[in-house]
Amino acid sequence: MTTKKDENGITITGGEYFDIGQTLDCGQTFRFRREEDGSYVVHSADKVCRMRESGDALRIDTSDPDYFYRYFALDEDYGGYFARLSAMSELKDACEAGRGIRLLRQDAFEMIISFIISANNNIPRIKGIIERLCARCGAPLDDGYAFPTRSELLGLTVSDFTALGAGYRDSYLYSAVRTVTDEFLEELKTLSAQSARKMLLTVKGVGPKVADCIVLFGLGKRDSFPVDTWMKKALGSEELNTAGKIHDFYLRRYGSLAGLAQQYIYNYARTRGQGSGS
DNA sequence: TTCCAGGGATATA
DNA sequence: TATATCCATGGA
Repeated sequence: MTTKKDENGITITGGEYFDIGQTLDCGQTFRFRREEDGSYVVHSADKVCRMRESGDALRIDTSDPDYFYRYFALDEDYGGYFARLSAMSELKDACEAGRGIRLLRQDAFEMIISFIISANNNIPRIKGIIERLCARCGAPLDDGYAFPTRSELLGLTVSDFTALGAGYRDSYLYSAVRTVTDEFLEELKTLSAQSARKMLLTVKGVGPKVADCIVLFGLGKRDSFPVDTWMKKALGSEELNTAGKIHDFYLRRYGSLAGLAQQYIYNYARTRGQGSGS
């Protein structure tokens, strides 16, 4: 894969291990939309880009190419990761089905708020709540809105979160906005995956699964293995009969590639029987 | 009508 | 430490 940065974006060729749809649609981000012409608009924090596939090339238009170069992890060798994981027989099918998935490097604060909303919820509804939250108090961009900053969210009451459709997570969000200070975030970013997980568990509304997602998608630590209902369905067994046991077993098994393995498995479990492979 | 969704907080033993 | 119950909401 070759990438060329210019003033107005990035051009990628030979992106066998970069499928826009697979990468955006596997539940790690909720702020994107697919246009009728097949292009995508992606938001992250206060940034926005537009993406389009044309022939063998993939073009990302944005006023901040450096941000999205990092966001899509374009310096990482996903072919190498893929080779290591698909060599494990139990992962082969899931890898092939999710060949174009990349783990995004997203904003930590946005991930904390977003994944608190995600708990016991479904993706379409999560997207709606986040969209309304951004429209309510995020800065307007030339296309859509920025994700709200902490100080913007400090202006919301519990019932404001309720009105946005957050359900019983309203009070979790209200509390989390007050717990996750700039100092909290700064310290969080210096920690290992395991220590960061522990620190995140002190935030109201953040349990083991949500903490794992924040560590994986928001802190860029790939030795993390979120276990949700889909993962339980895919990996549960007589012995591994709780989320905690599944988490511990597979985190150890896949080590530094656990997060990517998890995405392959999650994608495979969710899309199986729907013919959405490459 | 009931079940389910990228679960977590709380009470109880 | 481990398990049971409750929690808003909307689509299937």
